[in-house]
Amino acid sequence: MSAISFKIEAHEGTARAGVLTTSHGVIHTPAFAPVGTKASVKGISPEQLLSLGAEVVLANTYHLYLQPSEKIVQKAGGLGKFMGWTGPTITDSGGFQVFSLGVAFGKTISKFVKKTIEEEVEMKPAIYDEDIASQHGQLAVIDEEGVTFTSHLDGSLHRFTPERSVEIQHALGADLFFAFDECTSPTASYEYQREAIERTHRWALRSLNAHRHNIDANQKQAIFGIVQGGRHEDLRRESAREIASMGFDGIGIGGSFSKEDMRGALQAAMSELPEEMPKHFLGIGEPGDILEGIANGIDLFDCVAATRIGRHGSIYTRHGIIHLTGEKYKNDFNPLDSLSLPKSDFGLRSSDIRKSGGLTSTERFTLAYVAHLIRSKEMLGSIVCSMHNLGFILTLVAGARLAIIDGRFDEYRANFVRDYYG
RNA sequence: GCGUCGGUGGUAGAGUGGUCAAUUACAACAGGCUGUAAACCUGUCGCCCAUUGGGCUACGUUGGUUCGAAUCCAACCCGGCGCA
Repeated sequence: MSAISFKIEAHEGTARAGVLTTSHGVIHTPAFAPVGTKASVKGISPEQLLSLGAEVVLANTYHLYLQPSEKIVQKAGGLGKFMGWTGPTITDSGGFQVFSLGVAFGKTISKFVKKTIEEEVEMKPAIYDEDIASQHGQLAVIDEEGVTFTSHLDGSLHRFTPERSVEIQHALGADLFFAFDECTSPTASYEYQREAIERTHRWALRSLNAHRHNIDANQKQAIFGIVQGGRHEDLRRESAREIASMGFDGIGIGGSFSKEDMRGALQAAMSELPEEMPKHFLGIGEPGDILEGIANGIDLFDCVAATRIGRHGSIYTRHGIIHLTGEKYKNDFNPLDSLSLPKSDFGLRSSDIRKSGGLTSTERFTLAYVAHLIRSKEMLGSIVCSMHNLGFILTLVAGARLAIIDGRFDEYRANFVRDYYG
């Protein structure tokens, strides 16, 4: 008996619309989960998230473990209660930090890279060694059993294993959480990618076993396994088959990509996954990438981009991203909502608007005003832009859902992409 | 009026004979950000060509010393402070 249930309601090609039911409420899929890494979607209150149409929030194991510690979140009654969010919650396992604090630390590599360059990746030391870690300029070092971290907050040493990650995630108490994985660099060699997925598979099994041994958590929380494999389609297929066969409640598609490799890797993984399982595309994404994911059967997304670029003064518009720090916005007195997605054009009926990006009062601010807020580093500027961007993505995804139900998703996507990237 | 300290690029403020078109910060301009080391980071920032590079004009003004001056000297202009 799984802690969640997933029902697919409509199909259009490989795209589908469904309902994911958790003990904290339902998620209408495809859905986008705003990221609140440290139990806070930066600058946005739970009420505001609801008003924007969010149904689920994702937080991070590594960050909450370091601060304030999973014990405090547990005492508060779990992640949702702690942060004042009554809806469904998700936690990531800390697997992404293996990457971002590991091989990617101090480099230009992130979730996405400009282009894929093959380069030799040195084998990681089997035992954590501070000198070796600092030589590599890393805060995380991997071995077979797990990962040793240096806290980015105070430099203290910590260790995650699959069992420990699951234990922490049980304490955090999200409705849905992920197995501990290794997110690899796209610059890693094929040999390393293979070694890494095999390790990720062993960690997945260990994560699942740790979960199965906690009867209480089993009834309340669902666990998703993560498919890796870099940009190599054979590794992606192999990883998908392996992870799908283990008995997880759902699947996450992980990894760091270059733009041109994402689609192939995604499709390779999706081709091997059972239709009935809910699937989460981890860390995605930009509007076009989300639509690509939806077209290929992804049900859940999460991404920091909306809030991060918003906080830094960039906003989504129907015709692409604009930077409000640009000189031309100093004298632009059009309202921010003139750049929002028009709800009706995106298939949203008035009955849908409440849960899919209803117009908030901040949307009536002029661009000149918001640009001034950003320039003068007023926190309201970051908040308004973050809200605008979350509203934009949530509306886009809600519109996609309705389009699938109506059987016009292809057209919906084509229209959006034409305007946004054209 | 006398004395004294000071006048540097959009701003603040380093530099006190060559390595200075001038540290740094801020501002400005442009860009980046995809399971948040991120209210952050990068680039440009006197003018004109150029690919490395080169030319020109600049540190209050004018003149001088010197192979060479933002830096030393003189006069003048302007500002702060003190004394009359």
